[in-house]
Amino acid sequence: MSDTEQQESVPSHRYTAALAGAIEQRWQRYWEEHGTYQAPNPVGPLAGDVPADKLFVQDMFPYPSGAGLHVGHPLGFIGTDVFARYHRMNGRNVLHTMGFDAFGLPAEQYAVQTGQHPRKTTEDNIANYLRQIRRLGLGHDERRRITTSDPSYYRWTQWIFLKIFHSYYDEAAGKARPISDLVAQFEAGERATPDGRPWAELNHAEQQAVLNEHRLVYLSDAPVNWVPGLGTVVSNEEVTADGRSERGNFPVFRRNLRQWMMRITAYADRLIDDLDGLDWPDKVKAMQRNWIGRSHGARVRFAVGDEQVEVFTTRPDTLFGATYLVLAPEHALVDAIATAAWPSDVDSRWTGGAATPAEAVAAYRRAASMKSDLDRQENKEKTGVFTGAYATNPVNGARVPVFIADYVLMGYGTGAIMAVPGQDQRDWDFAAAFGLPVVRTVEPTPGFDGEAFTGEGPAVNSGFLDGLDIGEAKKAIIAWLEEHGHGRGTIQYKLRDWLFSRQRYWGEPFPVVYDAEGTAVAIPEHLLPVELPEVDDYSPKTFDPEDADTEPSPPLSRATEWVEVELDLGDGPKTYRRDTNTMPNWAGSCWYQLRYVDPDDPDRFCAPENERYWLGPQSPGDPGGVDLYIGGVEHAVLHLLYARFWQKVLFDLGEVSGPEPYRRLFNQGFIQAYAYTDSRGVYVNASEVVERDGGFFHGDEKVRQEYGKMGKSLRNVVTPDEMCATYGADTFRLYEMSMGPMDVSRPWATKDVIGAQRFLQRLWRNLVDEETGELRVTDAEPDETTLRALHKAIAGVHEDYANLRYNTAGAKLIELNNHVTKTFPDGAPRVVAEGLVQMLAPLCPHVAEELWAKLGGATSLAHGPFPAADERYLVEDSVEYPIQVNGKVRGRVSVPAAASQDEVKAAALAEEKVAALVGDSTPRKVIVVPGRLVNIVL
RNA sequence: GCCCCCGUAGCCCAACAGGCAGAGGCAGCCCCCUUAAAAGGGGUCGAGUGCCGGUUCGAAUCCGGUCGGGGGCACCA
Repeated sequence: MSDTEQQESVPSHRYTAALAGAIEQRWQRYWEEHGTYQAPNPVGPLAGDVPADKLFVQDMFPYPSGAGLHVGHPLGFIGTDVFARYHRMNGRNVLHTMGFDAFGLPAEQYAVQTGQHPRKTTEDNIANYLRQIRRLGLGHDERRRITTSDPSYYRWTQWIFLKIFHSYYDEAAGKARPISDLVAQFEAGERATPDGRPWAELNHAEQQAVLNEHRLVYLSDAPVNWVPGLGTVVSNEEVTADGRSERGNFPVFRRNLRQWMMRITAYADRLIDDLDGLDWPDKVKAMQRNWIGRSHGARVRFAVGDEQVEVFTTRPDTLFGATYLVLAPEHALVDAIATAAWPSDVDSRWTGGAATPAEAVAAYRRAASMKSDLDRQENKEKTGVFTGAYATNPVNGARVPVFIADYVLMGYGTGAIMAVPGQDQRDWDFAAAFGLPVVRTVEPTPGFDGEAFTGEGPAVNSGFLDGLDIGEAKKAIIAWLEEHGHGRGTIQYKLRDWLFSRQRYWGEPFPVVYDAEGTAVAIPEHLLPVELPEVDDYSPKTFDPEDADTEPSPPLSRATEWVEVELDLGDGPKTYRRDTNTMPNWAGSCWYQLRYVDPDDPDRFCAPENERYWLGPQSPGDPGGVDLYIGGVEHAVLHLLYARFWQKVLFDLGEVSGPEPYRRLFNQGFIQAYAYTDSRGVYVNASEVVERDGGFFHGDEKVRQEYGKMGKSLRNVVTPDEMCATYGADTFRLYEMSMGPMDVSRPWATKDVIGAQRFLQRLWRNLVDEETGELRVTDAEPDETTLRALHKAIAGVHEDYANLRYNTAGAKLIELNNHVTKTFPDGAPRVVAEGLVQMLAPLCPHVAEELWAKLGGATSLAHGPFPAADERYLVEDSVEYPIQVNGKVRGRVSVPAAASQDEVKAAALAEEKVAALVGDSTPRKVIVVPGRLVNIVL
């Protein structure tokens, strides 16, 4: 059979994939030519008439991957587009666009392999990405596309970096201020220098060193996460729970390296507290709270010989139960307090078999340093050694032994704990292994037969605390500690400062140079951007992933002509050395919503008028930010925390009008897919697998079904390109949106797409003659039932769109269309046809535009109209009540909607079947739920 | 180990605020169109809501327990 014959049998104006494709491309061209989705700004190059009612909808910044998109990627993009279109049709000024987070490892790695410049790779990938998303008919303002690797963009990333560099956190004011204010305080003597000398007596390098301790971005020599396998350092957020790099899954080692750090910890409280004002999923808020990890407690000093060991505890109320201390093996005081010899009666379990405490400590440290983080995690057996020293419990004078053990971490709190085995299971485990005493300081609940008791109860064995509950006891003991100078109440965070340098090529260069003394000097604003130099070799030096004893060697350090630079920074031309690190991938995405607002402003990252209009607080107490931000949950503590931090700094400095970047966040689900393996366990092409006889077959071979992410390695990728070619973009959009609620993950099923196609075909057929292409709507006045169906659909669809319930919106349209099919075989009444088309437009914009034009619409449907429901048709005149007898439906009765409860009751009891059941008995109870049902209890 | 979310027809999913378990789609079945077919048309079948118990006149919905799936954190004192 030839193609021609097949085509001949299909009516020439049927809504097929081919017709859909033609319509879609025509409208995409129209939109582009007419700038249909351009949203005007209050001021600047994009200025225009702006309605007060605006909406800023944003997708999470995509990285333009070389692999292109699969059907899972556009789920969120289509979701934002439908939302944007719905609101645009209802008269709001809608900002929706998409740019690219273009710096990053894949382009660089590809460059390393092929020698092709990452810029070229990135540009090619962006072109392909744009081709793919344009085919979907997303209503983006094309003028607002941005690319983070574009110097005109990263100029402002560098500018913001400098803003942060030139700021410090004023604890008293609770906000960032210019570092010049701090200098003024030092100069005026209002603030003492660390060593007490007057500010003017410090030389330049010394002054800068002091300021470095306050700057919101600063150079640090602290331990960082060094990944030899990647040749770069990474942030805490990029290290997985088992101590490996999120990217590449390489071992991560702690190394002291001089690196840029962002003082995000200064904002820990605000980052937690301000979550309350955000319309975000609770899950994401919980993850951020958890990551910041604020805990209230106390620091308590224990005397150990001539030294003082300070511990952090969240349970100061249990101080009377502290029966020993534990220091992290790396704790600075260990050597000072370790005694020369063991006490004569030392427990053999405490010595680790060593002859002296010093030897035991050295051996234990060696063993601990050889354990990877993974080992430490997998093996939770408590180990440790005694230091030979005893500490004095300040509250009761008790003499308690001091241990080192690796279950205490140097990086948290003070690196030392007071151990209370009675109330802490870890301490209990250690005490059990080492034969240490247990003193309960909280009365366990009756019947408690566990080990450590962590529940609520009155204090016992605790002197003046006895009888108090935990909260009261904490207050009392903290007051006592402060009064007697043994400690103080404090707040501890898990959050650490953000490591901000990477030893990579494809990222933003730091706008910083170093003078002859090695002091960092900011590049003046007018010299921005500091552009990436051309280099021969894009790769950082990578090493054996297991070799911790290696040094980073960034690619930029080899661009010697670029690194050495002569500049006049106010005191004559001098030679400086550039910083050879680049910023992490997150930098560009920390502020991109601001650039979407004003993509071309050459003088500023964003004009204040435009920022205030699109992102400013809308009412007192509103934090401001993007009105709807859709993306995956994987950025919960990375991008979303960093972006909030930058926003707050900019807010404090008066650069933006609100303290939060994203007012409302929504996590879309993921589309996953089935994959199939043959008997050898090798993946076979999923598209070639058929289901039959209760099994799955690839050809004749039976294969096993698996479920997972879509990807090349599982051979189960389905692309939007194939879907658009086979069904058209509108069908694909409709299918993705009707698979389920936006936030639910679900399996892809190509075979189901046909349902969406059939619906559009039927709707088309109701309006257009498939043979002639002529409109076949009628001017007949629709009957009452039809008007009710129409207005019920309108009311429901409004709510569904506004609440991102596109699956039910689609179902309501299908329902209405099915009604039209059944009731009007000769063509749809115009008023219903128009309503259907308008309501369909957010989901399927191309076919809606086409039908709207056929219906006589002179302009694009993008800006409306959208139908409004007429209340008259929403209220029923009569209601059918199901009548339950003892909870089971036994009959039905129709009564006027206005009927009183008594009338409904009477009608129900009079119903034939019900009356038969009730008989002569008197019902014990009759419940009438207005508009719902009647229940008769016998 | 701790915390969070989810279990409804063969499959994907609906069900306002406790009130008739079904809106929609896929698959299945029947019929129509067709020489034949379907990415055509019309119709139809199908679960008592993972399981146990409680509250209630009434529970998919609320409460307790349990099983299964997914996710986050994890020696953070």
